[in-house]
Amino acid sequence: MRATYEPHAVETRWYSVWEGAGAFTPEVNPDGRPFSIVIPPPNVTGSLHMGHALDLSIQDAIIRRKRMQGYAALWIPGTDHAGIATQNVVERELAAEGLTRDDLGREAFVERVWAWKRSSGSRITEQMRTMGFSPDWTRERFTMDEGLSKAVRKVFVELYHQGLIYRGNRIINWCPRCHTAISDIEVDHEDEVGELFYITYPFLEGDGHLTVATTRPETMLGDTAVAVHPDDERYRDAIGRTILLPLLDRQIPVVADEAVEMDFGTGAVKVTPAHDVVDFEIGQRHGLEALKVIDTEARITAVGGPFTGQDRFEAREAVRHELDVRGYLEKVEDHHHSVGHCSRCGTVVEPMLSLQWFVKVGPLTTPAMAAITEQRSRFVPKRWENNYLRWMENLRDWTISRQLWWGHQIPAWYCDTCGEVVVSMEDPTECPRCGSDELRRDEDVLDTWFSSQLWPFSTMGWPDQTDDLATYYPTDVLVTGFDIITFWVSRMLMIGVHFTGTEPFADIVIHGLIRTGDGRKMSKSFGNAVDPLELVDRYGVDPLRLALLQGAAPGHDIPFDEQWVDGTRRFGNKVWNALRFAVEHVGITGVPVTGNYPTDPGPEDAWILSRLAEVTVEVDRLFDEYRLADAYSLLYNFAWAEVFDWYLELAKTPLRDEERGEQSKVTLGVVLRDLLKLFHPAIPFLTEELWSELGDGSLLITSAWPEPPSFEGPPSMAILQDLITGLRSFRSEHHISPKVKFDVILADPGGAGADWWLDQLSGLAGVTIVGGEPDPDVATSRVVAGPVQAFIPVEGLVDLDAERSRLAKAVAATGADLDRSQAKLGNPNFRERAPADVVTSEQSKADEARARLDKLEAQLAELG
RNA sequence: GGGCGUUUAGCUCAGCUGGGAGAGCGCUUCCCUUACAAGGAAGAGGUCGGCGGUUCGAGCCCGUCAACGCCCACCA
Repeated sequence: MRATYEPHAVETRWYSVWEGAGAFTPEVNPDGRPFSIVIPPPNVTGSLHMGHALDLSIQDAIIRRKRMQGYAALWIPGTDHAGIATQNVVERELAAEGLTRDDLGREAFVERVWAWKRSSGSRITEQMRTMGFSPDWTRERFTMDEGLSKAVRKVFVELYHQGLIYRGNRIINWCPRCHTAISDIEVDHEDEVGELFYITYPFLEGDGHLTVATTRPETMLGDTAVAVHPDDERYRDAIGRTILLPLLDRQIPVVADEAVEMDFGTGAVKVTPAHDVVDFEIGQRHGLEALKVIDTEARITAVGGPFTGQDRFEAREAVRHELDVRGYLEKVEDHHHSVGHCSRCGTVVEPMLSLQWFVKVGPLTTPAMAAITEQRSRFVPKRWENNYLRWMENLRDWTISRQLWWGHQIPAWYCDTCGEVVVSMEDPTECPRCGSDELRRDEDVLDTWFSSQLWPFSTMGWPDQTDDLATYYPTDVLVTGFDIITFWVSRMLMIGVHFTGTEPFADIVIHGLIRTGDGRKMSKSFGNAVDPLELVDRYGVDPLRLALLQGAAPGHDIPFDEQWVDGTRRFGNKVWNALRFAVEHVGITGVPVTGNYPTDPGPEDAWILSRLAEVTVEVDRLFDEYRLADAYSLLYNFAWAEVFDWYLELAKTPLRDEERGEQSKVTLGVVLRDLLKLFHPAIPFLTEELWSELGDGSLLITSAWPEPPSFEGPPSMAILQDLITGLRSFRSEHHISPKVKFDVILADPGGAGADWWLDQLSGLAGVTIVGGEPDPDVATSRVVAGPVQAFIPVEGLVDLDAERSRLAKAVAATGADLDRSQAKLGNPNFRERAPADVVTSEQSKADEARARLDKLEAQLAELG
């Protein structure tokens, strides 16, 4: 073995060994109960970022443990075709060649994207292999695979025939840069300081005017009414009158509508039905014309008269100027409001009346909400359930058509002869109504999330009734970030319940976002994103994975700091050296992969075995609650503080003893083996490598999860540890060199000091234990642990003044303890109302403090 | 405008159903002791955000205020 842990040296060879052994397929445990997870499919254009690294480290830890527990554990990997994102990537490539997608035409362009996918689309899956993740690659899927496309088509066709998908003219969010409609949740609202314009709208006949307030004066070019609230006394007489729209001289009515807020602005609002949701609804109620005044390029249409052809922001300034010059602009105020931006490219979205396809979500939300309220699916942490439910309650219909080329083309055909719309599983060749063969297919593709929402079952072969579907669906747990609860989780629940009759997953584990050490959001555009692969280069895969898992407190964002990885790398080195000690210096090899717990362990061995059993139970509990950060923090501390710092030192004595050594060898072997197993889901490479040095040749990845039997450690262990620590502390405070052994006389009324115990005490504390009673004529100090006192003759060993002050501090502290206990016990209410066992334990605390105080005071008196 | 979360050691966070505050990192001192100096040993450091309440007893339960963060939202 190398003298130090070098992550890269151990992270190169195991992956192919595991994959070669078929360890990632559930068939490795043919008799196991099924357990399944589907990966949240990353964008095929993506490269692995810290969020993926965290998300996948959690899933890999879960799946590896389940595999070790004997489950037929399936983790399905794959990627998402990511409509807009991927199309943008390829279009940028084309732009570099001076081409646009129109130059190629649809068919050639789509073929070009496929070519890109074939050549570059496996980047992220390669990175997943580097990270050691263990999904079943034989079941890898892509959202545009043939099978998944069939699932998409079936869902679309059935929803259409159920009336849950419809095509209609509605206000949608339009991105003028991406040239497509986007759904509500693809719009990011950002608070901005804009301007509120107060504009005079004169009545056509007679004097007077109304003043309307708007943040978007350019949209007045599309106004077809002014609305006021029916109860608004100020405008009672205006209702029904006609306004002459400034600049265009269009005649528009004043209508009364309850959607108007009397308190905002002037209480009179201009109505632009084609470019605002509320205005559209007002327009519907009052039969107003919806004039499209902004086109798909965000330019003013012919409706805008003299402003035609101007960009919307240009037009805003031009309209403002014109209004001002002509005396229609009363005033302009600063105004804080939120503005919608395309989440993909940041462009300000344009609300626009447009003919699009929608999913009618209302009927789907009820069962999807029941899935949560009736706890057939559970969010972890629980508080996300409220978030989800509230969001579902207010859900509006989902715009699913996209004016893109890359994606699942909508299976709808239009008959130009008779106007029939055909939506079917098979491509139609003629119109079923009029027989015309002049059918035109809808040009649009579906929102990427339309196919992702089918992922838990489409990856398993649905709609075909496959074995995988029967065995592994529904899945057991979904692990993802809260940022895609709305995009993905909620939709999987809706569509999963609707089409399969069951919730697609039982537990939904939500983790936080990775942030930078100072709490800022990590993002490429800020230039503060940490590349996990770069950290892997510098520290190794396992250290990164363990750092992420330990940092991922459930439900909190993770302020990631590179120092964490440095810490876990040092831990790896510690584990490495502990194993090296066992193998090279103690000669422990050939440890069986299971069992082999000692039959007659020595006291030190029994102690560490008892701790191992306790810790394993606790780790299992935490794991089952998805508290992986707590599980690995516990293991980390157990391994370092108890196994390495205490047990390894304690074991050195019996290991040198021919008679006792055998049991300690066995103990050390199984404790280290079980530690490797417990850590394997988090740090698979290091543990597999070390196991190959220690164990019997089988692979750790397919070995059984540890279930150590319970042992009982000696009660005197705690006293021993306290005494050793006390004596070391005494040594440190008096600056006694570690090389100096000093004498200790023990008063041990309880008889804790068996031979092994005395050996350990003298060895680990560096003292010589002298028999007999302390000589009353010699000044001594004491270190006390429970019932045992260690008397230390201090002549010539320590500075007496320093010892007096040390004792005085101890007396003060113990005295304070005693006072607190006595005050409590002196309170009659406490004695009467507190449970008996609490009172008893308080009493014994007081007694102990009293005894300790007596000893300390006596000793202080002796020193004079 | 509505909702949620957070506030504990210098930093990042644990603290389960209320019964004498913990970890990691950082810091101080000593030590190259034959697994490991990428280490060991011993330490310092906290009126648990403020105020009020419930209770024999509150970091934990209730109320309120404050600061910070996040999500949602059709007041133009």
